[in-house]
Amino acid sequence: MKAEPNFFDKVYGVVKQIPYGRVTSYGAIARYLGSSGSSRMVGWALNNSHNLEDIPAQRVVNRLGMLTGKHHFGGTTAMQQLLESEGVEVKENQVQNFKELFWDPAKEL
DNA sequence: ATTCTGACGTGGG
DNA sequence: CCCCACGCCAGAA
Repeated sequence: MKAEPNFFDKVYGVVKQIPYGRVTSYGAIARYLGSSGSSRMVGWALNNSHNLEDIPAQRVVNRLGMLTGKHHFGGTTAMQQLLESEGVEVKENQVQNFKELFWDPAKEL
């Protein structure tokens, strides 16, 4: 088996590298991987990340900073609680200061 | 095998 | 400024 980094694995790698108290968007990751149009696959990959605990998927939101995937955290405000626990202000399922907290892998990496 | 949906994003009207 | 439609790829019915 080749240790070839697949799209999904790449997503995990990037998400795991997201610094504390920082957030990023699906499109940013997809773009970093070279598949700017496949932003959906990023979400799909995060969905698979449910098996992994090293994937801070709560730091990954859509381009609007909205916690679109909070329903997948198995709870209601679980995702928001996690983000707020890191110092990320969340209001109405939306990340406040998203622009400042935004961590672009293509730019930071 | 076909069809639809899904943690998105961008563009056009 | 708001709403609609399309594109992406993969998995499930």
